[in-house]
Amino acid sequence: MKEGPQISIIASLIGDPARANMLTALMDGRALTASELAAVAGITKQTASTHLAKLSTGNLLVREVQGRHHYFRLKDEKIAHVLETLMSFAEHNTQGRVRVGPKDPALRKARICYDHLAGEQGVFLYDALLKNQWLYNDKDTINLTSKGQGIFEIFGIDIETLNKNRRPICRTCLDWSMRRHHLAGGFGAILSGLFDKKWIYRDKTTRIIHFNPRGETQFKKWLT
Amino acid sequence: MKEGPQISIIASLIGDPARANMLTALMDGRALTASELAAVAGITKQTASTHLAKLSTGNLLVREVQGRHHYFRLKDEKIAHVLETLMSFAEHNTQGRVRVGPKDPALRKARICYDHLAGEQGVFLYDALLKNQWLYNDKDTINLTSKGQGIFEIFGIDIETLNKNRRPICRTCLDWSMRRHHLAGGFGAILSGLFDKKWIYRDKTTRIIHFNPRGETQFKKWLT
DNA sequence: TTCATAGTTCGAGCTTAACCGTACCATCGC
DNA sequence: GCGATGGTACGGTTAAGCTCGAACTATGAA
Repeated sequence: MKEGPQISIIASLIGDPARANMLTALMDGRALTASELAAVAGITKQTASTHLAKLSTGNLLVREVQGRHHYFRLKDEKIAHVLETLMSFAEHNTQGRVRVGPKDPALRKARICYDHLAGEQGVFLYDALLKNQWLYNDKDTINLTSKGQGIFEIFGIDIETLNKNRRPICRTCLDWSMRRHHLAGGFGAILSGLFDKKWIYRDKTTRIIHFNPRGETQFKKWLT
Repeated sequence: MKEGPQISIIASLIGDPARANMLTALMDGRALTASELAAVAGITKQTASTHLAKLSTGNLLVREVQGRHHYFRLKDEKIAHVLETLMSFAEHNTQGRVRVGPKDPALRKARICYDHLAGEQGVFLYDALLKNQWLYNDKDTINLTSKGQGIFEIFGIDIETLNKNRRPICRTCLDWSMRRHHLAGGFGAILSGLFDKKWIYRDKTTRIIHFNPRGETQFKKWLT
């Protein structure tokens, strides 16, 4: 009776097509300017401005002002998780044939999800890290092993960032396309490492992550 | 660009306060009549009827006609999962003080979530079943051990129902209040067993599950 | 200073949809 | 058969909110 309206406020914020387009565009964790968001939503800047104000006061987005540019970003990974859940549901709920995942095979293979790797490769990464006992799964939080600590250091990933705020951050979330867990939270730092090593690169317009041929073999090699 | 509207359709269905109240009222997995749902939403039957039609065509609800009564139920546990995710987010997202779970301590202790036990007791159940090796966690699906099979039979739970459609059903979902996994899917049959044994009973108006004093001790005893 | 760009605010138009009153249909009990 | 109850269909009203044009502010460049 009282939590109904609670969720309806959030849902109605996502329920507008223009706002939904903006939010999905921000799903990759990047910050976009108001004009860019207006473009992806197909509306004028004035309209976009009011939408962005609503999303900000609704605590779905945060605004960061740099000079005359206003950058907007998803507030945290919690809202990203909500959006992924909705996407997953919408995907399976479409009338007609049922699909088990995103249409685009590339999206299913590897994509960015807020700040971490998702898709088949994300699940592979998660499994491999556990298998090699670099991480261990205590109940439902994930922690570094001493063995893993050494490996990550060699790999050039800052252990500090992994450990910094590892409390709410060592969370696993269900993968959209594979219905399996992949690595979320602070361990997204691994993603930066992959970029730095140029094993992967981002698609400019979508959430797809491409592996360089050499990068992929080295990625597999690293994890076996 | 194209999945934005996809999720906005779902979200706008949940985004109406009256509909959100209906959906949360159905979160316990029971089927309610149109009149009952009109009452919980605080609207007339006519208005409720149009809402329910929209929710049904949107594949969020299923309608079951029995005589002159129309019963409505959540379509599947996927939509229940979406609603739980939204509730969790709304709870943590409220302005002012942050709360880690439902306001009501009873709700946090034990509540019904679609067709299974959630809350502290749900997490306890999940942990205990794994610890006793009645279930085992293979990757992210949960299966019965031979040991567990015997125990459940003694306990009077139909193994068939547990096994029937165990594919998409052995799913774990994040608990709303505890941020831990509890048992979902087909193993909700365990819940029926608890009811049959009269260890637990339901609150009439809320999702709260109460333990009978004797039931609680026997529950603990069973799981140790 | 002057101009251009990025963004917000205000006001007005317009569409959508939630809501209820009335009327209508189906089922159950008598 | 009849009345009572549960539910839907339709029409009109009202309110909300999405949208954009125009005006205004702030930053940056010439």
